[in-house]
Amino acid sequence: MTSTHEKVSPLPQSKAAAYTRESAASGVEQALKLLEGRWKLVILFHLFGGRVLRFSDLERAIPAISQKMLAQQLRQMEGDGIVRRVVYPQVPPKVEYALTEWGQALCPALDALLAWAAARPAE
Amino acid sequence: MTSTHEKVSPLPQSKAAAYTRESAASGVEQALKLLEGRWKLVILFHLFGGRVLRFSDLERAIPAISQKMLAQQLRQMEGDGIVRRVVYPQVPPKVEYALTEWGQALCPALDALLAWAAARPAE
DNA sequence: CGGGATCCAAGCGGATACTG
DNA sequence: CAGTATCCGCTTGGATCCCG
Repeated sequence: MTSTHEKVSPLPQSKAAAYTRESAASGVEQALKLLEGRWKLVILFHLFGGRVLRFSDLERAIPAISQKMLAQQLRQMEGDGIVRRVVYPQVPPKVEYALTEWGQALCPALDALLAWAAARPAE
Repeated sequence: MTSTHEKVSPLPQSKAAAYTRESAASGVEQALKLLEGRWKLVILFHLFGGRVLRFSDLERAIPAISQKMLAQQLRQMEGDGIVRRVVYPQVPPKVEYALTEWGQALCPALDALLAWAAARPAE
């Protein structure tokens, strides 16, 4: 199954239904864990659209971030397969960052989240 | 605009483009903040499909959670307009939890996230 | 230029005990 | 039954300094 819109069973006597809920929850949890981190979304949005940026470009684009955080978040996203890192063996060093195809594929999902947030009723 | 799939400007000289990226990032960030918390997604998935559960039902459904955390996360989601809380003035007390319409509307967005996670290439 | 190493403060979440 | 109150450890993230 790929949908979370499962029919509600009036009496959830089915273990399969419970398993479905748990696995869906943990699946989304794993996805969100990849996006956790104070700066990942900001970085992500700067790289969307196929943009390729150097480390210093990102520093300039996100003035509030520290070098440590920028490096750390980029490393994690690289390890997670969201970001591709290209090192040019030259001096002074030059490193470029871009999204992988899978990273780009996050766009529709974040769009859906954005749409949901926009639909928030007034309180 | 509602889409994050904006065309990449070869030279991002447009301030509008930058503003778009920033606001989209912060929009999604705000959405994700509502879902942050160790147990919110688990609770959410137990309430999806229009299920109505009592406090003790949720405790039984999520054995690993503590009372403090269950109450806290439910309060936050109630305050955020995701969960509706109904108190029956009787003794012993009875409190039921269900998703608001807006809470239910999270389903497609989480589906998209789930689909994205499932599309992760093998490493 | 593009980091790594270290130290430190704040906040999140867990365990336990108590209550209307 | 459905919480609240308190304490406490661990993780996250910021500041600073150093390096190839």
